[in-house]
Amino acid sequence: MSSHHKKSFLFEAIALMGKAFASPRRLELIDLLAQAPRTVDELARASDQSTANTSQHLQALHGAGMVTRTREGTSVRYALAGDDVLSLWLALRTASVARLAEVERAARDYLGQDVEVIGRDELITRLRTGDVVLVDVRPGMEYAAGHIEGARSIPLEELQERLAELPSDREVVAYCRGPFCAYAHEAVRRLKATGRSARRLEEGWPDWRLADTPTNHHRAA
Amino acid sequence: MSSHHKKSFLFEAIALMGKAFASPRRLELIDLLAQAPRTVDELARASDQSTANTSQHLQALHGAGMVTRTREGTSVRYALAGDDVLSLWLALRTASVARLAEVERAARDYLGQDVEVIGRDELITRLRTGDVVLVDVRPGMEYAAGHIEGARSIPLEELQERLAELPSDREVVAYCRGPFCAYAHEAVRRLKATGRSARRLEEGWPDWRLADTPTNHHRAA
DNA sequence: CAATTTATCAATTGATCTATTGAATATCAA
DNA sequence: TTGATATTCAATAGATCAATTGATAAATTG
Repeated sequence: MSSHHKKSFLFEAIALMGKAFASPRRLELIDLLAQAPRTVDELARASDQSTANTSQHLQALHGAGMVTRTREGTSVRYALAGDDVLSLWLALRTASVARLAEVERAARDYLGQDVEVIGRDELITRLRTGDVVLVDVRPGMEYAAGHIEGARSIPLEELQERLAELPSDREVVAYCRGPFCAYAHEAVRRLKATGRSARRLEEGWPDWRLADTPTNHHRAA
Repeated sequence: MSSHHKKSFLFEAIALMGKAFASPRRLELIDLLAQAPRTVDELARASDQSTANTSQHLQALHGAGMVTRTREGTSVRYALAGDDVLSLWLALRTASVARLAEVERAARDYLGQDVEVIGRDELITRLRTGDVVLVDVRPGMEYAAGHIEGARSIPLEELQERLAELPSDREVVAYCRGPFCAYAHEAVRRLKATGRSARRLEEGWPDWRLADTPTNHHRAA
């Protein structure tokens, strides 16, 4: 076989994984799995599509090596295959928002009016001085699967009734899934409406965790 | 419009870029552009496909914001849009080889028998002590577009006739486009056939350059 | 201006992908 | 074993995509 033919096979093989990113539905599933492993049913409900369709997309992702699958009794739990896959998804997210105006527009439209942000470095120093309260506003199950050290879990849904838990003399920092997740935006808006000082963390949990890993991301194991 | 509807738009927008990675031909073009900007004609010849087809794929990539386009007289030169795009491509390459057995197999098949490698850190120290000769075996035009500091250019095609330029008492390190590039493998094999000591650098030029940039890759500007 | 080179466009064909539907399968509990 | 739940399979129709061909357009050269 010719050398060029062999090279074609190589790119065809890589494209197997590339194809996985070609469908919005699959991207949404990846985004959910980046927070925590889930069953087909949970994913179907969270992404608002039929179970059959969800299952098919998950199988496509599995065929592309992007997710693992384990049976748990009557259900099947899917998870991202590794940090290299997570890193790839974050890279796509970053590049797309930087290069495609329609992504930026769609994000602004979905997230609503932007709120003040705080960066990673500032948060770390402010946490050390005990200056801020860090709140994870994702669903409790995602918090349970992993969260920023020192954060407390107050899912957005429970924020109103649990306001008393938050001291009113310290600034509140809310975070959620990532830059395209509306929970933290909404949380900050609600907190400010109660007269509190609040900002949202610029990055989400997966970003935070990866940044803690010192290896180069596109080379992560 | 419903919130979920807006979120769908967001993922659809991101998938615009995702789709760009769904075609082997486009991946090959991206891989070439990762080395140096090129004209449509150059890309068509290098990737062994018709000009019309190449042009169409390049337009798809341009529509996905992944490449820039500048007219130069009678020809049009395309280039990767930025380091975030490069980083994304490298992340896909890495994840696919780690997660898809067929990629690994295709790579082994294309590259032939593996040769001894040297890592980044060891090369840096050996370069400082003047212990090795670093050779860039890519086509001269790619070397001209950017190369590792201290490397000399000897395109693989000219290696045989220019053997005399390489001292036989020092180890030779060859590098090329990246882990899937056959030039360095072949160069090392030929050098060893002449009785020299030779290894190939584990990474290619784009990897090396990005690693020099201290920012997190999935966040690069 | 005519000829040449380079790139893009338009239209076609065949192939692949997506979502839907309804049926089939696996696991568990009664 | 039966029923209930969760997931996957199979078949289909509609949509999108890829490669080819031949024609067109833009910039340069003589």
